[in-house]
This record gives sequence, C-alpha cells and structure tokens, in this order.
Amino acid sequence: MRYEKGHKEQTRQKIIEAASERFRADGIDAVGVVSLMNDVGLTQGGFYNHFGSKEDLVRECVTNGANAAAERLAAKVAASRGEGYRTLVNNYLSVDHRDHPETGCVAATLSSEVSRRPDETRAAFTEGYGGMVELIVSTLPDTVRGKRRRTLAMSVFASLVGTLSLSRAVDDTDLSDEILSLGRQSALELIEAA
Amino acid sequence: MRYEKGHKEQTRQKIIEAASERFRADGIDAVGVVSLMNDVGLTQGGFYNHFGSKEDLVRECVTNGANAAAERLAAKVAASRGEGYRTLVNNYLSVDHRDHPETGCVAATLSSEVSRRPDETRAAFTEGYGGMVELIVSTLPDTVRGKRRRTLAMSVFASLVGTLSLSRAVDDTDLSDEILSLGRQSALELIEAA
DNA sequence: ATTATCTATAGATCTATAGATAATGC
DNA sequence: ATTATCTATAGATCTATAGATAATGC
Repeated sequence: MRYEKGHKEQTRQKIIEAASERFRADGIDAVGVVSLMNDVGLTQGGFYNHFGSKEDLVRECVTNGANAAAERLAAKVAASRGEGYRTLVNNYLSVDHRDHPETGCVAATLSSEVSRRPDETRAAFTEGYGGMVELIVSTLPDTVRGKRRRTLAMSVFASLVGTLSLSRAVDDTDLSDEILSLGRQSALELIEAA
Repeated sequence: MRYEKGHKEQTRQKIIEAASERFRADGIDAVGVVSLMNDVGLTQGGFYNHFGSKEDLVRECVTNGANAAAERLAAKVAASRGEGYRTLVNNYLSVDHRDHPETGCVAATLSSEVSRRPDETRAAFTEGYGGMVELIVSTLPDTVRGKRRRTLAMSVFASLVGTLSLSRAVDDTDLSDEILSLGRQSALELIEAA
C-alpha cells in the first residue's frame, strides 16, 4: 500500500525512538532487529530500507537519546529561576532517574558499550558529551569564571555519571539511595568550594 | 583421559580468568561459551561441567575481576608510603588503566551491564563495590575522621568510575586525556577540601 | 513505475544437553 | 566405575538480503 508523504520518515523516527529506549533499558546487544520492528508494529524486512545496518541505528540512537535526555533536563533547569545547578543535580541524581534508565542519560547507560563500538558511534557520543557539559556550564553561578567553568562542569558530569551508574548496579536499595544522596551532596560541595 | 588431582579446579579457574578479561574487554553478551572455551584450549561441551549456566560464570567473574583489580591497586598503594591516596587516584585515572579495561576496574566496565542482570550477579558486584570503598578509605589521611571517611570514599569512587567511563567512551584522544587529568585534579581537591 | 511494506530465507551465531571416549583407580 | 573431556546436535536466536505484494501517481 502507498502511504501519505512523510510516512517513511515518521516510521524511521518511531524506530529510532523505540530503539533509543530499548537500548538504554536492555543494552544494545540484547535488542534484536526483529523484536524492535515488532515494537513499532512492523516486520523485520523493512528495517534495512531505513538503516544501512544496526550500527547506523545505534549511532542515531546515541544522538537522539542524548539530545532528548539533555532537553528534558534543560527544561527543568529553565523552570527553576536562580537554582539551576541544584535543580540539575537533584534531577540527575534522583530516584526517578535511577529507576528509569530507558529515558535517562545515555552516558550512564551506554558509555561502556559505546567504548567498544566503531568511531562513528563514539563520535555521536562525544557530541552528546559536549552538550551535557554545556548544559552544566549554563547552570553554574557567576562566581565560577573563565576556563574554570568548563573544567568544573566536566568534573561534575563525571561525578554524576559515576554516581548514577553505581546506584543502579548495586543490589541493596538502602546503599543505592545512600550513593545517590551522597552524590547530590558532593556535587553541591564541589560548587560551594569553587 | 584422566587428569591429576586438582586439574578440574585449575581448568575452572582458567575459564574464570579468561572470561573475566573478555567480559570486560568485549561486554558480557558479546562473549559466547564456544569462543570462551576455545580461548582456554577446550571445547564447548565441557563448560557445563564447571558452571551451571553462563550467568553463574558471569557472577564468578564479577567477583574475580573486582578482587583482582582491587588487589593490584592495593599493592601499588602499599608500595607508596604516605602517598596512598594520590597513588590510588593517579593509577585509577591513568592512561594505562583507560587503555586496558580487560584487567581494570569492573565498576567502570560492567556496571551498566550488571544493572540488567539477576540479583545474584548484582550482589557479587555490591561486594566488589564495598571492597573498593574500603580500599579508598584506607588511603585517606588522618585528617578525615569518623563517618566522613566512608562517605567521602564513596563520593571519590563515584567520581573515579564516571571519569574513567567517559574517558573511554569519547572519540577524541585530547578530550579523553583532559577528562582523565581533570578527574585526577578533582579527586585530589576533594580531599584537600575535607 | 514507484514506494513502503511484507514474507521467506540464508548463514552464522547463541545457550544448553546427550551421550561417546579415553585414561585412570579399584 | 569414575572422571574430564570430547563430538554432535537441538532449538532458538541473530543480522542481512531477495524478491513479492499492494497501493498510489502517471
């Protein structure tokens, strides 16, 4: 059957959005093309009309996932006049973010997998990394000046990623909550010291 | 053929050690039982005489890998009288550690994968987490006292894990080096402030 | 004729199991 | 008889390709 104009592009976007969530939730290797296409109500055969390979989709998903997560966080930051940094930290290191990797930060869910992927995929990740650092920079108080703004944001981001990753991996809710809570505290201290 | 006493246990250990490296290097899902047994010079059929399932091996490898990495780090710390913390940070966030995930910290290579695994595997990870925190605590200067020793060590560990993960994932050597270098600086500042 | 999807399949994996084999101790 | 390995295979995946189908515009 013939479809209205833009239908194919719409399908492509649907695939990217579904995959973007499933890759974060289940890991890249655990999500097959067959089950992915079924998720969006299609059959596997059509996949290669949209993407040259599974890796092409992975790359698109890294970009898409990083952008979507950063935009959601940016919206919350924008809504909190004057308390941008604290809002960012508290949202990033929230129980909600920990419990919903599928829509969360790509760096915390996929960085180890991305490390093992081809250059193009890692380049997409690097773009996403830059976006998150910029977002953090934008929340820093005026008291942090010059080059220090970027380097401090990079340190903060590393701290956030490590904290969230560990809080998800440990098998003990109390410990996990404590890791998150200490991470929030530590991130705030990093700024007060600066 | 019949083998000398202890041969089976030796084989088991060989499998664990080989798998422990390959899981960290390639990711758990990417390492199959067939290729793993070939790595240690055996055929696939014998695998299930040693382990009840692949997951059992994964759990053993999380324990084994975490212990091995922590012991290597502990040895370096022990060799550096008085400069334990600095030695730990500089070794953890070294170019060498970044470039050799196969023998490095399990938290930086496998935490996202472990998050998606069964409770038993996550429990093994939690043990390893505790061991690393204890190691970090042991390097803290006397000026850090009481409960603050453990909480500070937890914050430091999160920072180290995030820094290393990001330095491995980005596709730009200069940026990666910068991430590592800022991570070292930031970890040292965390202690000076305390 | 073009388009977006479909069915069907190739060929290579994957985890796990069944049962054969060869070397030893009894 | 016991042991540690082997060969062989089941059955379920995986990525990717080939070519059919059905709806449209020309």
